Amino acid sequence: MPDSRSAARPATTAVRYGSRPTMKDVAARAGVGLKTVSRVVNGEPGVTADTESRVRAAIEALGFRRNDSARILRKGRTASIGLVLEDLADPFYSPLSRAVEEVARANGSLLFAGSSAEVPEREEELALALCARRVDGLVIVPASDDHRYLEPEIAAGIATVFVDRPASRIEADAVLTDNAGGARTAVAHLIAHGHRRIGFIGDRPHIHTADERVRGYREAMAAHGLAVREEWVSMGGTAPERVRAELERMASGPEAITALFSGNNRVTVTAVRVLSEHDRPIALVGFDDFELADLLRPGVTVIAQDPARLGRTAAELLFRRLDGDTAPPQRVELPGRLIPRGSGELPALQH
Amino acid sequence: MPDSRSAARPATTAVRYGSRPTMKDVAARAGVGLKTVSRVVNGEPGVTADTESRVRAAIEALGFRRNDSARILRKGRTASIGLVLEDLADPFYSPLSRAVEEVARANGSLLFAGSSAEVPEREEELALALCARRVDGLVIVPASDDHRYLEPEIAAGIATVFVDRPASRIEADAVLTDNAGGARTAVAHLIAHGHRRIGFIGDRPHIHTADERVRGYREAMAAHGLAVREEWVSMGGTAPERVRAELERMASGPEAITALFSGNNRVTVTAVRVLSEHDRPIALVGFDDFELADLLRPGVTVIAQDPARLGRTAAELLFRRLDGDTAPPQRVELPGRLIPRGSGELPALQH
DNA sequence: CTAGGGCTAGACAACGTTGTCAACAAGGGC
DNA sequence: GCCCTTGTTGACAACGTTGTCTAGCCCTAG
Repeated sequence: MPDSRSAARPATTAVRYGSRPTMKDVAARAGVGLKTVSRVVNGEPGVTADTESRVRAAIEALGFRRNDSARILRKGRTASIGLVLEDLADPFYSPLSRAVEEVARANGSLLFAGSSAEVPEREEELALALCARRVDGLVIVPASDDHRYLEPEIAAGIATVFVDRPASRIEADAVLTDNAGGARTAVAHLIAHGHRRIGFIGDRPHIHTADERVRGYREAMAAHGLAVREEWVSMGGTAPERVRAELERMASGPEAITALFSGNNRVTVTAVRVLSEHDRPIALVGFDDFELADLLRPGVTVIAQDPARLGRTAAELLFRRLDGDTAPPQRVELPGRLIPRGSGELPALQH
Repeated sequence: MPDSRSAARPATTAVRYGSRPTMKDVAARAGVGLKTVSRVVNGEPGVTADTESRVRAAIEALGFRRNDSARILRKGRTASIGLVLEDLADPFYSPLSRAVEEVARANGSLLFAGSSAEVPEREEELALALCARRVDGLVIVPASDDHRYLEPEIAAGIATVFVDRPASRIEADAVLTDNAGGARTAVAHLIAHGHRRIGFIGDRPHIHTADERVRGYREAMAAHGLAVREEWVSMGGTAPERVRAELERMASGPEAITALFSGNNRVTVTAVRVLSEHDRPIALVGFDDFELADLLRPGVTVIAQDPARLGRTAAELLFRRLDGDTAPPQRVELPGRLIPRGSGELPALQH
């Protein structure tokens, strides 16, 4: 049923298909002023019960819903935060996203989420698009190695917290796992089980987590007086073919490794696959836990991060900043935890 | 360095900390009109190279970035869509989210993402919050069983596509997997391997996918002339304790099942865990594929959905609607695919 | 020399909301 | 009976952008 009063109003407020009623329409229908509608909608005091019920009836009748775009423009705060991560579909980041979302929700914010696909330009594009939307804050898993592009945004008041990897070339909050420490623990564990020739396959160099983990690996080897042969160390993508080729190379020849420390989730999965086809058992410790790791035979020993906690911690820090915490940028490091399940406890089989 | 001209301007546009320069500021600095700045920012024609470079210099100097909130208010379209799903952290929905995001990106839109946690009120709250933000469209994995609350929003032009489960009590686009068909395939597969006593453990009743899968199970049993004993069928949550108890019950006694069809991902994982402790082998086919299913011994036979394709199809349909496709609501069904890996091919061991 | 056309540029209103402020009525104290 | 307080209400500007419309300029054709 078309609104019979629309003819009396200027053409611009006529009810068109696809256009929604505004507070003005509600006010006209209820026979009150615009501001009174605003008061009712926002639960502000100073409206009599009688007026309020008339307004509510009009809201109901017209199917009015406040336009938050306009509200945002007026109020300045958008009640939304942005999350930029590497890949929404990566099982490691799923709990992280969810944790960030929960904290946002608890703080009355909505979440914009996007994937950088590990492409620096895409991270920048996404982050700046979110800034243009005037999100209140950003949680970023960096893909870029230069975050100076964010300086004007941060100066303008967009709170920014980096997670999983630190920001580059700017000072900013970061919530990280102690990657080097976790790697040292992993390698020490293998050494304790008698291994001396331990390989490492990790993600591409210059990715902070990858660099830290290889650093921890080298430190642990050095701390135990073991030499690292460069053919035991491979940094590159996590593509299965690459990992397979590298592992097969390391596991053959007279100086074959007896144990592998795999630098992340996806490398570990491929390594498990390759090793399951291999005749001579090779011990394995992986960085990052994954579902069903305990069901494989042998179970896969891992250094577990807590991605949900990473996300929660980062988001909570973000909202503290939004609440006015102006302490200098801080770096929070969460520990990794060794979970022995069998694959890391295989003895060092000489040949 | 504070803008020296700010003193000459009214106090409301003075440069405050945390407030960003607007087109007005840029115009003043470049000595041009407001609209000219708008033209430059939006790449509209009708600006001389000289003027344009002055404007660009001012933009650069002030660190101006267009406020998209204002733009949205003015233009009506928000260039953003909302995604409401059950759980961002669920590995099944991760590729779906990512696919939706990719399509949104290809169409120049940003993505709001949120989890309903399978709570109907939360779905509604989230969806309506997104509507208040005037997202252009919504992709929803329903948790609610009454979507009439969306009627005014859809009438007002917010395109809505349901995915994984259909909408309830309204007509709307939906992109689904052929759950009943997949279930029939799974059960027929077990029957073909000699099983007669086949159990089913699924998610809570009234969840569409759960209902469809149990329906397919019953149909396949009936089609092969097999009776279904009600103690072989269990619908309820996916909580590991529940699944464990039900499965242990079904697998014991004189009428113990020889095969299980598990109704989803999480049930399957628990079932694998329980069966691995079990002495007598029980065949297993699970609905939903999962990473590493092939690495377990035996490999887990599954009916694989393609969550990325579900997401992509839904998002593409959404953007077709946004582009003006006004065909009646349609339901797209994607097939499930049987992947035999061993666990479903175990023979029916009588005792 | 002038009319007209093409181009650049800016003034102004509008998007839908919220904050400020003033108007007005009712009630109470003197 | 008057002033002041309290409470309810609405007019108006402002948020930062874009669409419309018009003014002014230079150039060319008649």
